[in-house]
Amino acid sequence: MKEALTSLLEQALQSLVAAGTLSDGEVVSPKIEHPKDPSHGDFATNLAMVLAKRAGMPPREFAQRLIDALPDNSLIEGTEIAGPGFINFRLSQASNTGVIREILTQGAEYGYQRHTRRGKVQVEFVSANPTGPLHVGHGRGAAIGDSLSRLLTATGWDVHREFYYNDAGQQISNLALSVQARAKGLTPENANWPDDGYRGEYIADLADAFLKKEAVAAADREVAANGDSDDLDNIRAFAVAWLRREQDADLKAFGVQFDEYFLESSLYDGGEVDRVVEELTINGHTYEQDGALWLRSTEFGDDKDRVMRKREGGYTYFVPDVAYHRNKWRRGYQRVINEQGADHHSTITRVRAGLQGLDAGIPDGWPEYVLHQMVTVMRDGAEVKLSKRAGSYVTLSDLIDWVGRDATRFFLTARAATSQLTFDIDLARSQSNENPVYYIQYAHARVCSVERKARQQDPDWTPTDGLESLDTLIEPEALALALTLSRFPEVVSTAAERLEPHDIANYLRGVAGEFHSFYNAHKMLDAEPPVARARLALADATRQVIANGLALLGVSAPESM
RNA sequence: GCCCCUGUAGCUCAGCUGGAUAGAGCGCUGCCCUCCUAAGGCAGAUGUCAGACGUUCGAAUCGUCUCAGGGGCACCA
Repeated sequence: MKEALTSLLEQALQSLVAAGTLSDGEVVSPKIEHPKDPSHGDFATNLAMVLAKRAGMPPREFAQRLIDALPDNSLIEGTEIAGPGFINFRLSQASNTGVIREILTQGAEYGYQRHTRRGKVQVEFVSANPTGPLHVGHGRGAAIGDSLSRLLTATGWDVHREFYYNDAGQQISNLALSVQARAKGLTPENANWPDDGYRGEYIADLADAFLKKEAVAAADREVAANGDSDDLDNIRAFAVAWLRREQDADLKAFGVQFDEYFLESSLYDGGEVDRVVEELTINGHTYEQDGALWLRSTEFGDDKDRVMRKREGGYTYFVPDVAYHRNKWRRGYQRVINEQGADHHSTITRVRAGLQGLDAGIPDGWPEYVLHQMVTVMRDGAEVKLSKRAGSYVTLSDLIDWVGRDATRFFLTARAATSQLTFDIDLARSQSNENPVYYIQYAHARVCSVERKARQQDPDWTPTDGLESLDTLIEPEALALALTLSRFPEVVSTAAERLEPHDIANYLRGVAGEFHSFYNAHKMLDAEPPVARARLALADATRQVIANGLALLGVSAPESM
């Protein structure tokens, strides 16, 4: 619809050029917007105000010339000039309700563009180290990353979802030592508890399972415990597998899946880390100082150079990160999107600097990052501190238990990643009936309920029956709803471009609101048969859009509630 | 000290690649079920869009500065 209007305006501009009102170089491409106020029509453009100065006449006068130059068409029923020079368009009834046919025809594909082939994109998200259960922050990353992946898939990208973790570093050693201490009967209060040991309750569970010689299977590994509390290697391997299994269970409960689990250790094993250091050195981007090897990252916009190899010999953490991303590049991803917590912000410059230093033709702004701000958890009116070591700890699975998967996902994706998020557990629990997600789901369930009734009355009824009588949809509520439904494809592509899934949540709340208004104002089943069928078609189109939208958020669309 | 994010209704947040009287949910006030799910609708109250200056025909939106909150600036990961 927007495209059609744009094209009409372009034709109008061309004829003004032909008439000498404008010169060729002065033409700009028209911008169409959706007015907030319905009295301003269905669509509006500020084109006249933008071009008035160049055309040498007042905006309102130029607007009139533009309207006069519009080709004949069946889309627009009325135009008006308003305010300082806006041109408002009102759609004809037929072009407005035509979207219903489109939606019913395309069904589960409406709003998506899976057919366009945009290329390969890798989305890395969650990437939690296996040192504890997933917490609320991981949950936000999981919800946003998964939703991004769904959006990109829906808009034609070939998406690869990846989870990266370190299975062999210092943190894992601390984990193993903590479990070993537990297995030997120590508790975190004990003086001999490891210095940087983990203190959560799960360490005790883990130690029990180890002593019972349990075998665990995670998505990417299987390990059997031998129960020997002196065998640190076995403890380490078992602990990693046990926690990975826990994380898998949480992710599954959250509806999140990955195509690949990538191990940091594989970069060392395959020599990729060493090779990256070697190449950076050959390319002249490193220097030795104070016994350490430095990357001259200031050449690439960093505010200071960074140590790559410590005096003691080990690499700093960003070196394998560079190797990992070079690995991604070699796998052929033109686009890589990393969804991480904002506390990883400092890595962006370093990783990109390292990649630039490889002189491998990697673009400047590659990879892309989506960083989410902190989640503050409120319980009993007070902030719950997230500390693995202290063990007071809101896990993702706690949250799912308390407020449900759909509400958790919705809450965590419905706000912009750049905004800090306050998750008030008491509020989410005590008022779970009034969660916005239910408002949207209820609209979906309501349509399903009406459709069940319609089938009871007439077993042969199908939603497309109403396409014959769409011209009977004349109520303001029906036309407003149809217009909103027609915006869905645009909302999806914009959300995908901006990498902002919360646009979908906001849009769906609007759709649900307009449907509820329509539902309360007009009976569907009791109307005259052609009218009833048309309204049912509109309702079914609404159901489809809500279902397609919720699918992008990983939230279910129930048929009854 | 430097960098990033944020500051909009009592609360939680949209709107931010500039547009016409600033929105939603919760909460608050009053209505609407002999009727397809009232987990709903309708009507109403609520704002120094943190502040100042600037750019513009037009600024919550862009720029500079100030203030406030959060995060980051390791030879930790």
